[in-house]
Amino acid sequence: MARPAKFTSEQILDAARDAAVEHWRGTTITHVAERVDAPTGSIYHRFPSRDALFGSLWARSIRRFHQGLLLAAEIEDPQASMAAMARHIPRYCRENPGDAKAMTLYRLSDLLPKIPAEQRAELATINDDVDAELRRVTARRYGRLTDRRYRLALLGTRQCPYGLVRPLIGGEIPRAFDAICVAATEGILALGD
Amino acid sequence: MARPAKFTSEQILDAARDAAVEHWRGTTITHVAERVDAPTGSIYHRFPSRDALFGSLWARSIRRFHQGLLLAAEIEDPQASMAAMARHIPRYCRENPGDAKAMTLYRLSDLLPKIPAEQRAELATINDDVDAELRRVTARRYGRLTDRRYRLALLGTRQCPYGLVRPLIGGEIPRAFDAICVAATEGILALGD
DNA sequence: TCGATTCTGGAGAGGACGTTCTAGTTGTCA
DNA sequence: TGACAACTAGAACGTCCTCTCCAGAATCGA
Repeated sequence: MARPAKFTSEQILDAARDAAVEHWRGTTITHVAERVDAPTGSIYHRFPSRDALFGSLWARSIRRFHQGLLLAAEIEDPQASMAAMARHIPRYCRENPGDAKAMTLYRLSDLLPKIPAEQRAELATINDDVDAELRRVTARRYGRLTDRRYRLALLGTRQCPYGLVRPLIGGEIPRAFDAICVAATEGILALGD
Repeated sequence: MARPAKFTSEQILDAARDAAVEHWRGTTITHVAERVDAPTGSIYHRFPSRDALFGSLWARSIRRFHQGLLLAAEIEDPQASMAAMARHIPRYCRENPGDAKAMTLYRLSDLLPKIPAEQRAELATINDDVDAELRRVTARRYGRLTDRRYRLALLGTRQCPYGLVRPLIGGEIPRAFDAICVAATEGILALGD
């Protein structure tokens, strides 16, 4: 075709992630451009807008995060499966501080209206697979799936561990958090019995 | 002395709080000024900078929030006292959505370097009273106070319920969250036995 | 009533940031 | 080798926001 890219999308996303660790929501296109040693125009050659760039970064981080959740969902015993989901959250944030920080940049509902339509279609369903798996595991754990039980499972296995870990994201997350997350999760899940 | 104030500090803080519900961290001085129907210059007459204004708002919200925690700390039975602390969090956020939203504007560590020195001295000790009370209740609950137990108590009675409620702040918080917070808290606190 | 003092009102300087535009560069294919 | 496509480079534009400045208005004590 033509001239090969000097800056790939992945490189730019990596730079955006690293810049976000430092500047978080205050990260500018200039910050990102400096990290890849490019002018801002080159960033705009690949991403139509700032929101599209950071939206892509957010989506990539969420997808990477979901991988561990899907693995945990494969565990036979539903109780152990849910504990593994809870534990995955502090672990992922400990091992991938940059991606974890990127997850905190947006909430899905705030992001959707800001991004181009094509990206929106992709992001609107980003939680579907993990949600379906969680429903399946929840049904197995309680015998019968109800809406209340599903909401408890969602709060217990995701919201609660995430809320515990969130203020530490980007920095060090003590090992003790793994057990603490599981304990909180099980306290919540017991309400569904 | 002289001409009385048309816009009091409290009025301006209320306006800032209401504007923050709508615009959150994107709230500008203009947003605040529009709500009190004043020019931006009048805001700067009372607050030396944007950070000083929102820092004051944040501190006011935190202090209001702490009142309920201090009340809960007065309960005799330490187990019941800690459950009351946990429950206070969804309740406060439900009954004071604006102040709760204002609490999410900063983290103390991010705010301190931004504000004028006088304000900094005041804010640096803002958690001291609730921390002391929590230490006291923790000692009673476990018989002996250790650092690990205090950290568990902090996570259980504050961080965890706050993390659960946080994404809902500003909107409606279902009553069910009160019991869910308590269940998660007790799961965490049991680790210290 | 007169000054002193405290505040309001509003315009605008100064700066940062997202985005655009165009010229130039580098590689590919015929 | 020449035309074309994809990409880089970076200056520049428009917008928005914080903060400043100063003229004028309102109140109080003497």
